[in-house]
Amino acid sequence: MTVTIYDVAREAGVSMATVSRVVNNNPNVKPQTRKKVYEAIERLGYRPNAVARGLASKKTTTVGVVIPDISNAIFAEVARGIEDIANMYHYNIILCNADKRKEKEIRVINTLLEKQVDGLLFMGGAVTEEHLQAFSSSNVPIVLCATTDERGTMPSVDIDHEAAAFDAVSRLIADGHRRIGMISGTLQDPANGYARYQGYKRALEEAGIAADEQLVRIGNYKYESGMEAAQYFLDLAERPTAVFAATDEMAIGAIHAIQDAGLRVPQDISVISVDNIRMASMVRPQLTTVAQPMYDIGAVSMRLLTKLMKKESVEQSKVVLPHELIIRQSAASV
Amino acid sequence: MTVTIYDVAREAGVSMATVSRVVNNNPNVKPQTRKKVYEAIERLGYRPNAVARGLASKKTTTVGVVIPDISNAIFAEVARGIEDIANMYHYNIILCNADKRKEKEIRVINTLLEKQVDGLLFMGGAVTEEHLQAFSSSNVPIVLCATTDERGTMPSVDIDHEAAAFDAVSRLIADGHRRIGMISGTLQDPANGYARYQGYKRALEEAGIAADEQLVRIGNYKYESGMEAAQYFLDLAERPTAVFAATDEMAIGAIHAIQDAGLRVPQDISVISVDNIRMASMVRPQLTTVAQPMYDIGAVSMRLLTKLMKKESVEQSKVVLPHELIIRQSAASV
DNA sequence: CTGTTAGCGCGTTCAC
DNA sequence: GTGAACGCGCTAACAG
Repeated sequence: MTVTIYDVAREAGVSMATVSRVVNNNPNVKPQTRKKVYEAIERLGYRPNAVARGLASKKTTTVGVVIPDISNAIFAEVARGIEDIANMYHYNIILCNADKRKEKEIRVINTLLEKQVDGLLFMGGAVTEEHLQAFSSSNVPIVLCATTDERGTMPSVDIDHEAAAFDAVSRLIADGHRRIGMISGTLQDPANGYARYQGYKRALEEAGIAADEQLVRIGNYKYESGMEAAQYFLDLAERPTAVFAATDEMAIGAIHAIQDAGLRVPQDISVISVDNIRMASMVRPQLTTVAQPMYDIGAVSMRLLTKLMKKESVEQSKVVLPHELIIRQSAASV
Repeated sequence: MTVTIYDVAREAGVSMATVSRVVNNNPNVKPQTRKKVYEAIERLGYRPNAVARGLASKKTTTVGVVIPDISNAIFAEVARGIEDIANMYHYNIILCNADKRKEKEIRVINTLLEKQVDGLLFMGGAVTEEHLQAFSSSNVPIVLCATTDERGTMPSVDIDHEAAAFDAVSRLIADGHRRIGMISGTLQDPANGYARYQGYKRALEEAGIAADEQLVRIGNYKYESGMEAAQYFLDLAERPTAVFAATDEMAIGAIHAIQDAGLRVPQDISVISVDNIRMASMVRPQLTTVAQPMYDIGAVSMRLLTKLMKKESVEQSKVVLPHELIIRQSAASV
């Protein structure tokens, strides 16, 4: 049924080694015989078997990608960056959703390793000892993507979430706000949760504003939780004049809850956040936010991984990409 | 370096065949020796090599997914449905973006086939003869996902785009609108473009409304192109009282262009569309749209593919999932 | 420049 | 219930 390299060899009157050479673009083949082989391949409709090749060469030209949730706009954008660069270097990607759940993450890491991926891109929640153990059970290169490891021992690419949050809140403060609420993610989440919360606190602190635990609400990153948190702020005796949301989606929820309550953004309450998802410029008022370069995070981490896979030297194995405050319409001076 | 099934066999004092049996849950092995093997596996940290297994068994438990663009909210949602079901049946997916470009589609189909995927899910633009030829060059099952093939010869799952568009426009007509503009996708795109345009035309026709070529604009599915089209309608001597956009994203662009021009939606102009992306309920006014079950399209197509891969009989190889008009706030009676 | 020969790690008959 | 042996399709020395 299936035509193998052996069939081609017979058809072309050469050895299978020669066929292998032309298929792999090995220059050591006379143009004439190369032509014969190509013709035989064409005639027989030969298609190389990448699995057999992988077994023999110990390389699969595929990399594993564990991602929290591909239906989330942010990760989808990162994934696109990954795939574009992977494609450029002739790698394919096996994509696994793990929802930031540890057990699922460990499980997919192991099946990816069983599949003999040449490298692994890990996008997840916290990196625990169990993760490290799973990682070290093989010696394929691994890079953390949009994920931070407090130990600082693994290659990674991400933004500085603490600084991004700091910049957002500092902008609010520069605009005269003193009473600033925060809609945070769970503090168990190192990057989008904990780090951004720390940035908020530091900005207040450096401005000499006392922290008020009443002004921070924990959401789940969803639009609805942004609405709920805003509603809570609105019901406060002394409501904040500005709100910093850890993510755009919660910020947009907050804006709509504020508008639905008959108030205006930014005239009555300013809203600012971090992410810059596409939707940020598709709402009214358009969202002022700190942009993180999602596509680039994916692209750069995949590029770094290719270098690691080729055992090229890398100058910098922990890369922190720049973020940038995008001033639009949702925040104004008090 | 790497520990193989052979090492485990030696460690456990059995043959590699026995190890293979326990790893593959073959019942023909004494519980006692099974236990010995498990212990040896644990001690050595053995991890089965899926590539070798794939070569020997001719099954890789991975399926190929060609998708237009994973960073597009609609396809990302479909992809999540695919991956969830794949995961449930212990398949992994290799994800390839092809941007609905024929050459790229053909190319990734071939590399996926080289990788010996057990099945293929194709999400693309038009299915041409070349696609069919690439498909038939192997005998792995293939199902079209969110993609229609006019020939009706391949398994597929999708909604009825023509009917979805018809329903949306009919709603506008029932509300008393007679002058209805359409923001269409390119007519080269069979599903989101051509079929939805046909639905629009049929709805007008059945209502006895004469078609007016001035009222249809071709966009590129992006927010900005929705804005541009709406701007064009606004500048018309006799502007439409309602606009049907082929996709939500263009509809949202249209709404904002209308609002930016100082008009109100739906009081001055109604807007309706097809898709129901998450953003549809995150804009003000919330978008009235015909929902297509994106997650389910992915899930059902993957489920169908698993049946095909297991050579189970399928009652229905062309499935058309239901769509549903979601009435929110962007359309009202004239 | 080309052919021969070993494996790559595992599933799978067959015997026993 | 278990083992021996072959082969999956290809790459990679090593000769020549």
